[in-house]
Amino acid sequence: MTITDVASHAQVSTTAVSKVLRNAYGVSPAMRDRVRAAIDELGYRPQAAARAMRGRTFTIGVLLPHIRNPFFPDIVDGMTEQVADAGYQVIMVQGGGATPTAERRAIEALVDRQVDGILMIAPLASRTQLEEVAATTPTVVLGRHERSAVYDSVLDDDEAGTELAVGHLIALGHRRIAHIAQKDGSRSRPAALLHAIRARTYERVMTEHGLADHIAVAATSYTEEGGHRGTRQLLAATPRPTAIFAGADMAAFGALAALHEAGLRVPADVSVAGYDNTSMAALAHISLTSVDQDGAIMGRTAGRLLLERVEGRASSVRFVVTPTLVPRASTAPPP
Amino acid sequence: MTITDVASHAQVSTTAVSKVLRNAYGVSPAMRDRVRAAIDELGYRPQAAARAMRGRTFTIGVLLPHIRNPFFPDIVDGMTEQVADAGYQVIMVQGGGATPTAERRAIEALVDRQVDGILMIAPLASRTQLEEVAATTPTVVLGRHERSAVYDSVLDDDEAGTELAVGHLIALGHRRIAHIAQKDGSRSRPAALLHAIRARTYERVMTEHGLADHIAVAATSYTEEGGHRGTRQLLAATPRPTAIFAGADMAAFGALAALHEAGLRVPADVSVAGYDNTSMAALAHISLTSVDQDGAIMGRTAGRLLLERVEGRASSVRFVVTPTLVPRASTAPPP
DNA sequence: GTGAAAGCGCTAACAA
DNA sequence: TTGTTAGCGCTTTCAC
Repeated sequence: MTITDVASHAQVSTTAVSKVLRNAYGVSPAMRDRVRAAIDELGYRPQAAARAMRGRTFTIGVLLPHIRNPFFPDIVDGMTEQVADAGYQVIMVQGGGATPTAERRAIEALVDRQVDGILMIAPLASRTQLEEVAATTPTVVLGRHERSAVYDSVLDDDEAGTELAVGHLIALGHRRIAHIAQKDGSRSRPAALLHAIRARTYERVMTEHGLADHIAVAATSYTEEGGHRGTRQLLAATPRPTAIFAGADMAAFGALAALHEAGLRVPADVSVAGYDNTSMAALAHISLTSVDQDGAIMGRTAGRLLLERVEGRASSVRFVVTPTLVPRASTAPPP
Repeated sequence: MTITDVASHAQVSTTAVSKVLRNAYGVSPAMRDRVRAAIDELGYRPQAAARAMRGRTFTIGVLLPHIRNPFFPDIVDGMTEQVADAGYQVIMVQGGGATPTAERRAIEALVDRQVDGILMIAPLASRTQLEEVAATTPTVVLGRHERSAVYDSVLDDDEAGTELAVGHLIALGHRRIAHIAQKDGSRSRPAALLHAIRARTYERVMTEHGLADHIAVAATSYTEEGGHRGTRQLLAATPRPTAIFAGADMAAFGALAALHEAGLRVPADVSVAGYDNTSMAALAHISLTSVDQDGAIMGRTAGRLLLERVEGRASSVRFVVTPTLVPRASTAPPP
């Protein structure tokens, strides 16, 4: 079933069929109807590979660090909603967590498949690497703060979010507030990554409140396991912290588990705050104080920006969402 | 940067380069080294689209209902681990939950992109539709119980798992045990889907224990929202159930939230059991009794089966994993 | 508005 | 073992 079959069935040229498929300029309504009818009758579907050889693939690639974080679906769904109407299909690849090599392979896989646009969620690669990709493929980077003239940026104001969370704990009366951060495996160590911003802002806010001596960071990862491991490290200190600000809800969940194992009550003994306000955080049994950022809007915006770039926009755009604090039962005044 | 560039740089034919790329038979070691060197020097990467026109894409497509269920990553990671060494890239598409049209589009997207193999996780499509796809593309279906001569099946013994969960609740002394099921949007309603099996087995076990009068099923969906809504429905009955068996952990989480809102304690007033034993279930604050199925093994097996099919196997294979019960604090004797 | 024909980058017959 | 060459199914000039 090829474009030639459709053409001969409709008694027209392949050019005509191709134009109808792409809604291109220069087809009479009569021609269009005839071709459409033939397509439906034969159940024809264009092969993406053949299209890719000359034109578009109508595919948007999304690079995710992994699919374990319940915050990512919000972004992906927003993106899908935005581009589906334009006939684009979203495909996802996993970057493999905190190893830059696995991530590079995943990005290359998308480039090799000639996707029309790429959304990278919190990529670890160096800015140079990202710009190399963006030079050939329309790219939106989500969750990094540096400015680029080559790709678009969609991000949360992580400084504001961190100020909200840490400020909330300080306002409750906490002084020994520890932080669980993500250690990036890259040697280039892009300081613009959201987890670096959150960690830096935590230290700044602590210092501004005269709490520099109480700064304690466990650099593990934004995963449940990372939160668990990080909390065990933090609890080894004497005196132990009275509050933990985890850079992501997933890590906060791990922290809750570790605290429970250590026989500590939340929030009576230790307060815990997270970031992302995932649906799990709202569960009554968890009731995690968290910083909310609107993933759906971020995804939709990223989709719109990609479509604009596919259509030819060359200037670069930066879109920032403002986070809010959602206080719940996991935070309270210190014992 | 094309295969021609590499060929001329290495002073050989494009055929030679192509053979080296595919590790095909009939290249001398000297030739191979020379081509490899040229490839590295030029940073050449083959275009998937051009390969797809003639041969393989080295791509495995995974169809997921969505990426919100923490059980799916286990499967996908197992699959990735298995096929990565053979040079295959895993791409994921979302089927769009419970609507068969969105799912069909997602499957078509994979077929259009000429992936070498497809793993479908709990697809809603009719068996006929699946077999049409499988006729052209090597296919493994995960989570459906019917037998097919055209595609391979990987599944959990959902009957055994359900017997474990419901049996556990009965052994604790419960009689009014309700169930949260998934309502499939398809008209063809494939009775072989895992959620249908779990619901049917629940009814069978209840009947076998003389509890047919206490059968109560809320057919919503295997999501947090579905569990929440289903539980509200179930609590409307008088007398209300003393235990809820949710067909998936995600739904159980929604049930926990709804019970909390209704002022009921778990497990003092109502016991809750789930299915999948996701990492969230193990969290101390949740401590959800759940049925464990080994997602990593299922994923790895699916990967192996796909590679075998790509290599030419035509007979069909069926792989069943045996679930186990993980009792936790969310289940206890009735009040 | 419509169609003929070239060519995208690969792979696989086939020839040497 | 190596190279020549004919396509795969589309899109896109460029005539008409």
